[in-house]
Amino acid sequence: MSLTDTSQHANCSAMSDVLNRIGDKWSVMVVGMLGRNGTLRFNELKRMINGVSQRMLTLTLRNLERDGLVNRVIYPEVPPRVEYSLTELGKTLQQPISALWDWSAENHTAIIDARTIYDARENAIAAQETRKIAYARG
Amino acid sequence: MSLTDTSQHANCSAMSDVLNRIGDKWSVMVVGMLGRNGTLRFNELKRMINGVSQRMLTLTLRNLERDGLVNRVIYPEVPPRVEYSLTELGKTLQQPISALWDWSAENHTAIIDARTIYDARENAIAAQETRKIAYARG
DNA sequence: CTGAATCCGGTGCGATACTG
DNA sequence: CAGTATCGCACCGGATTCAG
Repeated sequence: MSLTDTSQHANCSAMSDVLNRIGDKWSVMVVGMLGRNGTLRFNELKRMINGVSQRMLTLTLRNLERDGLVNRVIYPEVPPRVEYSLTELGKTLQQPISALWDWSAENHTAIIDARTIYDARENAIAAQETRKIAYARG
Repeated sequence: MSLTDTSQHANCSAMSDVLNRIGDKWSVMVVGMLGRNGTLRFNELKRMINGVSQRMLTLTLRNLERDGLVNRVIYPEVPPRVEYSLTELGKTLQQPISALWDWSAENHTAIIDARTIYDARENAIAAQETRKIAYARG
């Protein structure tokens, strides 16, 4: 399979595989944060990423490390200190992530609006159906 | 909140919200497919996207339609025909998605390799621990 | 401070069958 | 062809506790 072959139904398996990791929202967050700030400690990340639990942050970081996207450096001090940063591979991912990030920021409100309109129409249809049923019952 | 403020810990809520939709791997797949092929029918999408179940494709398409990213056109024929395509908003998303797609294709093997190395090292450490325990037991 | 381990409720998602 | 409905379970993810 050519590396540049992204035409047609392309490398679905590759996409699936990669998206299972980087499509996860915490992973995107972590890469985004590390990309902006360079090097961060565990609790710095936890404070920055709103709503992430300790467990999820740990798991996310492990998986990113396993995939070669994040460096994990342990300093044998007391109290312990662990610093995370992007690997070279991770840095290349930061470009696409950043694009996605910016798109989200720009189009967030548009999506909210679309949802509102869609839901309103759905409700209108539902109400109409209810009326039909009431009519059929006489 | 400024729409262009993506600095620091930025719009986490917006990111969470948007990523819950477009960070989903099936959504990425669908947008990617529709972006490349323009207009597709339900079963065309299903055939192209490897591994997606009927249920998931339906839900994904509904959500994308609700978020204003995908058009859904029903032709009152028999047998029924439903065609999906990207909205203008959806087309703007295709850029970032495409970047992610290309990155996946380029770096898929690197990730696989990283995993292999990581797992090998993990196994080595686990084996070492086992030996230590056996030694401690005398 | 940085984790690992355990418990456990909610639900995402696949499989299957049915409808228009 | 293009869905909807239902069931069942695996797994995600939060809360809590313990460890180095």
